[in-house]
Amino acid sequence: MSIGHVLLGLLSERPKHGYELKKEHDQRLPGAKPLAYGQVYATLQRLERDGFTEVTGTAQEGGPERTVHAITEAGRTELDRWLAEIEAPAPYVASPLFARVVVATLAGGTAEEYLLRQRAAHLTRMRELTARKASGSPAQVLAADYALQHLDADLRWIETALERHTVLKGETDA
Amino acid sequence: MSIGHVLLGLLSERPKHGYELKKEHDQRLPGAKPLAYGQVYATLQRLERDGFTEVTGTAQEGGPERTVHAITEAGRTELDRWLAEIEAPAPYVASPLFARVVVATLAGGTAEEYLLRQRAAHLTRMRELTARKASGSPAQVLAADYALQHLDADLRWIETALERHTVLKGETDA
DNA sequence: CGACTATACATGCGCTGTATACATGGAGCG
DNA sequence: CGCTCCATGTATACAGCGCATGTATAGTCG
Repeated sequence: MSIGHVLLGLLSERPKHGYELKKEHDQRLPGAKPLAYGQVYATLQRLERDGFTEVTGTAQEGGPERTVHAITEAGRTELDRWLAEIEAPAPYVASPLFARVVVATLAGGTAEEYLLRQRAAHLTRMRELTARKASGSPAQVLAADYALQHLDADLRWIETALERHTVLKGETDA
Repeated sequence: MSIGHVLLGLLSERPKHGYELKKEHDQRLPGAKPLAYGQVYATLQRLERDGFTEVTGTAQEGGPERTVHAITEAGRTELDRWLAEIEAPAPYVASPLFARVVVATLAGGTAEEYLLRQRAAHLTRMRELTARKASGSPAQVLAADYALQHLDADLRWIETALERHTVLKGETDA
């Protein structure tokens, strides 16, 4: 329920309506995938259903009607609980790269060619992100750093996989 | 449709039934989250609906009835298309760590404490994975490498975030 | 009328949990 | 020894929830 928790966090400042939450989410988490409106309202419904938020009324000041949502006591408790948690560090290895290498090896053995193409795309993207870092807000720089570190991790893994993929291929045949 | 493509890859060897696909998936992608049976059959239905697989009959040899699925010509085409693709390298920065830091900063400013706890958990998990590497199959070693590289990327980012989180906090207030 | 603000709804996929059905093998018992 | 019974393994189906996308609707402002 990660999206719900982010919305709870935004609501912990003050009551807000759905449209505002989407805008703030995209602003506070620059670089993240923009929230779709449909998702915001669906998530707000769930939060209300679970008692974490409540509708405190509708406001209409020079525009369409706005449904104002506020965090409840239970919501604050849930938010604190979530913040006290940590992410389970890679409990499973869900890697799209690894999956594609395995499937490519199964289906025809072109994993090496795939890895080389992927590496080139990664390098291009890293140059883009590095350029963007120079002209971003602190939050944008932090977000770009996160992406860059993980793209670099992919690159290191790709190098390893290129060295070992013949071994993996042998494994698949067995 | 990533799961569907993996199933197509497994079916490209020979026709198989659902139960077998689940077992092979978990074996070929060690460390990955085991596929739930319900997901396998639901995905097979979608593949059949889209013309990528077809039911080639039922077999019953000393056990319950088995529905055998085979890849079609369209399925092979789709599989080749997917294998010719590359992953979009981090088009968005969807980071649970970053989201939690931002929300923590919003809700009370305990991001630093969170980052320290997360770092400790990461280090523990990396020791586990490193130990597991010593006694694994080549595929398991590759999977563990992937996780280790990305946990290390998280660690580097955590260090950066710890240095800069006061800056981010100022940003949030503005 | 077009652009922006604001919400609602339908749909599809991922994922979990549960129910069902059949077969095999072993424990316990007369 | 032969029988029931039950646990286990094999195999599928279905209900339900959350995430995500796309589309429709409706009001307001310039």
